[in-house]
Amino acid sequence: MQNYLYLEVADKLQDEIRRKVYGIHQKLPSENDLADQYRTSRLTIRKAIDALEKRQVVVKDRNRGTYVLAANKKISSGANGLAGFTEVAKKMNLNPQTKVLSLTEVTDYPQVVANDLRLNKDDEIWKIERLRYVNDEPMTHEQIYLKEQLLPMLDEKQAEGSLYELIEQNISIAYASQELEAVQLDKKTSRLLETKESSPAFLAHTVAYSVDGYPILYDDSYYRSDKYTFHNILYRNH
Amino acid sequence: MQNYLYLEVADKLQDEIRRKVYGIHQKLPSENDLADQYRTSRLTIRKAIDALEKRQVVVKDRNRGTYVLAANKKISSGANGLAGFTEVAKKMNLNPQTKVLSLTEVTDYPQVVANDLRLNKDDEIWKIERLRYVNDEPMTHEQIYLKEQLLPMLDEKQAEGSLYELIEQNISIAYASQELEAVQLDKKTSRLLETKESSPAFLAHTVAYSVDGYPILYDDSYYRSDKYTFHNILYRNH
DNA sequence: GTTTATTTGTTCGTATGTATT
DNA sequence: AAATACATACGAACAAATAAA
Repeated sequence: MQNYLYLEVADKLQDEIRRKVYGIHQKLPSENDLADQYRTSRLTIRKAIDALEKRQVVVKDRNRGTYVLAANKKISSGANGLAGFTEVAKKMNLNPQTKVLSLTEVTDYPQVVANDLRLNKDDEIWKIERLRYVNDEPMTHEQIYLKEQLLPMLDEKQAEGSLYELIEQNISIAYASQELEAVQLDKKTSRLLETKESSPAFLAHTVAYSVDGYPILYDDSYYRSDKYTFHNILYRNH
Repeated sequence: MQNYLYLEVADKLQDEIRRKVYGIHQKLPSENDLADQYRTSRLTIRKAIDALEKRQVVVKDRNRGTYVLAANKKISSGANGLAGFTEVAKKMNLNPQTKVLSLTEVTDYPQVVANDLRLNKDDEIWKIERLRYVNDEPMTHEQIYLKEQLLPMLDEKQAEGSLYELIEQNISIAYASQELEAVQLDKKTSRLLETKESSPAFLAHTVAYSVDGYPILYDDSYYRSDKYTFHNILYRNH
């Protein structure tokens, strides 16, 4: 990560947007004007604006101009991409904590897990059960499955921290595929999350992959619906 | 929409990926090699690969190469972006239907709606209540609020079709901000969706905007959780 | 362990295309 | 009809990081 010109320009533009130099209902200056202003090439301006588009700060309207996004920017999941629970919580200025409920080595696991992690018979895997707290309130219950060979020495102390960071000392995680369900909490989980029985929750099935397509981690997480929402920006066409 | 070179290359590459010419665990040819193969410039190849990245077909690994995405590509919401219910259903080869439960002109509406649509006192707006069916099963209950001036002549017949298409005859929709909750269905809604009372569901709050940031439409939709899931691909860093 | 080659990333310049106002 | 503004496309060069010799 460095001092690339287009990122510098993108950051400056984003700051000007934050400071309301450019408002919502009015166009940004044209690419040529911005190129003159910042004394750089038009291509660099385009790359900067592309970056802001990815960050969901602006939208482009072909042949017309670039506008600031109107949507209210709450910090919640989705927009943050594949970020650990800890990272998201810190961005929100909250105090995240983790309790490891169990850490066991198993050979019996649900068929879905075997499929998604492409396990062979008798593959030994870690099964990790954790509770995640924010400001001392339980927020998420995680059930994680992980090939043992990826973290042979895992202990409970380590399992309290960021598993992603631990794993990435050996192999880097490129992306994850996530499927979201709405469910009612069962007796056990609602007790753990300190909610009424059968209160509504999200169930997120997540499988994380390395860049060359090998599955690394399987995660079933329950999120308390009263504490957590998923936010998304959807685009028309293009 | 035309015959742009980079899109042509992107389509060809995507087809080769579909035909397993390039597998998951192996890199695509380098940008220079592809430029030679397709007799074009390297920048055009880069634009093509960028397009495939947006379509969530490949991932890039800096200074190493480009890989095919491993995640199982189900057709469900999220990846499809801001597409109407009808469009998504058709992609899945399903038979979508719509029943308009009510279409009324109101001046009393929830405060959230007034806020999000930036309504002035006494603004008249349409309140539209619809049920969406797939293969004769109820799937979604929609509660839509819409400034009357945007569609002064709206009648029940029209309200059965795609509201987005209707609206876009006057003003084009650029994006929408969506917030997802997990809830239990109340008595009335569960009866309409033909589920047991208090069964789990998604509640999606959506506000659609024009490019220049004017709110156009407010939508509260309930999705049966047993018929619908949300799918997403999350990326690490960058 | 060091050097070299490979591969993606950035940045300039320039020209033309296309849709809108 | 002309000016504006975003989009495509080529060429060229260097930077940065990784992988291979």
